[in-house]
Amino acid sequence: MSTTRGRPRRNPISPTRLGARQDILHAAGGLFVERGFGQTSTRAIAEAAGLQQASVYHWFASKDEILLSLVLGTVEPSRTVADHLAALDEPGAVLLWALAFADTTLLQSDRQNLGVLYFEPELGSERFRGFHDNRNALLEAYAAMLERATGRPTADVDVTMTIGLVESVIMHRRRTRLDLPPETPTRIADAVLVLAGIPELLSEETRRGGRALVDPLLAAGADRPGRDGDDRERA
Amino acid sequence: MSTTRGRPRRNPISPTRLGARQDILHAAGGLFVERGFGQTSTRAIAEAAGLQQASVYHWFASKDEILLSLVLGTVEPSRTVADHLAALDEPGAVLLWALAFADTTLLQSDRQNLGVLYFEPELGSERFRGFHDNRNALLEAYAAMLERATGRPTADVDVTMTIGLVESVIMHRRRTRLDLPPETPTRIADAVLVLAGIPELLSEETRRGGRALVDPLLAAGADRPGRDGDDRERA
DNA sequence: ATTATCTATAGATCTATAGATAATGC
DNA sequence: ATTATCTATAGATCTATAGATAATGC
Repeated sequence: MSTTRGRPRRNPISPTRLGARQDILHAAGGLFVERGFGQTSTRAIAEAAGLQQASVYHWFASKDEILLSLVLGTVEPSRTVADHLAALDEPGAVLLWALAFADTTLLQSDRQNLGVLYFEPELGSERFRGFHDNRNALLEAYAAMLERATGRPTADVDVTMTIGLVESVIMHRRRTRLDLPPETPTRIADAVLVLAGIPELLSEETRRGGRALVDPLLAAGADRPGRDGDDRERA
Repeated sequence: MSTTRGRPRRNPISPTRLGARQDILHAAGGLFVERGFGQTSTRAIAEAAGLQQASVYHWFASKDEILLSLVLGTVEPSRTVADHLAALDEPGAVLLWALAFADTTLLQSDRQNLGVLYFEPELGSERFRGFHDNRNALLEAYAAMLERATGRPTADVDVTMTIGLVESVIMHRRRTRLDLPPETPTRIADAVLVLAGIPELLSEETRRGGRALVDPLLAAGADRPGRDGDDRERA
């Protein structure tokens, strides 16, 4: 598995040691989060990735495609967890707690805080449909689980507040540049049930049940090679 | 009061009918919200404002200064309300409810949803200190009122969740491009008390008390000429 | 005289493509 | 032969400034 095909780099160090594609994703992730997509040039990305500017285009057809890859890599794990949970025949409150817990954990454990990219206005464009399909599916999963948990129809504002709670960890990280304590996902998931108007369903048993459902899923995701700027590698 | 000084515009229509400075702020606000700061050119701003590109620089020294003016105009009213409330000798729960209600109302009633600009990464720079001072004061007001309301020390995550709830209306508007119903500020303020762990202090009386405190402040702000892209006009 | 606009442009980008080059794999 | 990089550059921006111009105000 001699990994050196093609012309060598001028500076042969791959910052991630995972190849050029990951170097680019990692570099772009950091810069997009710090400065924003529109203020980050492909030259800056290339420099941080240890390449020449033009070499970026060997791996991505456009700057947009880099952003798409990053946001897909961030939303897909959440969506996968949501789909898994939705298929289970468990109490709604446990599923809702589990989803909020898992989602918060994913957002909190991402080294680069890529969740902020969800708010890049560029994502509004039709080119990012792939992202939006996933994101909408996730939002609908929250709505569905709120209904299963409460037994009542869910208003827009309920879903919005729930998402607002979960994603508040993104904003906290952006604001303070500090991590929240490790019990945060539990705190947030608890808050989601309280806010849904079902505090009586919040118990150690609910928490244990929720963790039992998602811990395996989170562990499975955590050791995939690509976490933190993930993407399927080329053959 | 003939208002035409200086060389006339090629197309003499002022979109806002409030003069060039407001035209620019309004145009930039819309574009920054839709496309993001980094993806909006001064040419696009000028065009939407009914001016030539260079004329923008008669009113603002830089593109940054336009953004600063917009975010200041959005955060300052919230901060003003917070300062007013903090000085009052009322029950903490009433003050907290009132602040959340007022803040949500301001965010919801801004035609352009300028709250999304809070999340522009460009704001991280030192040049935007004026904005951050206001924003930090607002965050600290939330922390202080949470403590007054609960009588307990407030953790980071409590403030973060509270802000997350209030600002979820920004994200909702960005996502759906629809307004939430008019009772939303009440729903959010209620949720803030529930989340603070003091549902027993949430009552019609608390709500009436809170509204009595902030309705005059909100009304005072609402008829200042500059709302929605506000700024002190030149002499 | 002062003001608000305009036209023109310098100088610095920035994205993406063309085509050369330096490796490995067969 | 294939791959991954490089160098060079076209063409399209973009921000900000210089300086002319067309109004009003005094």
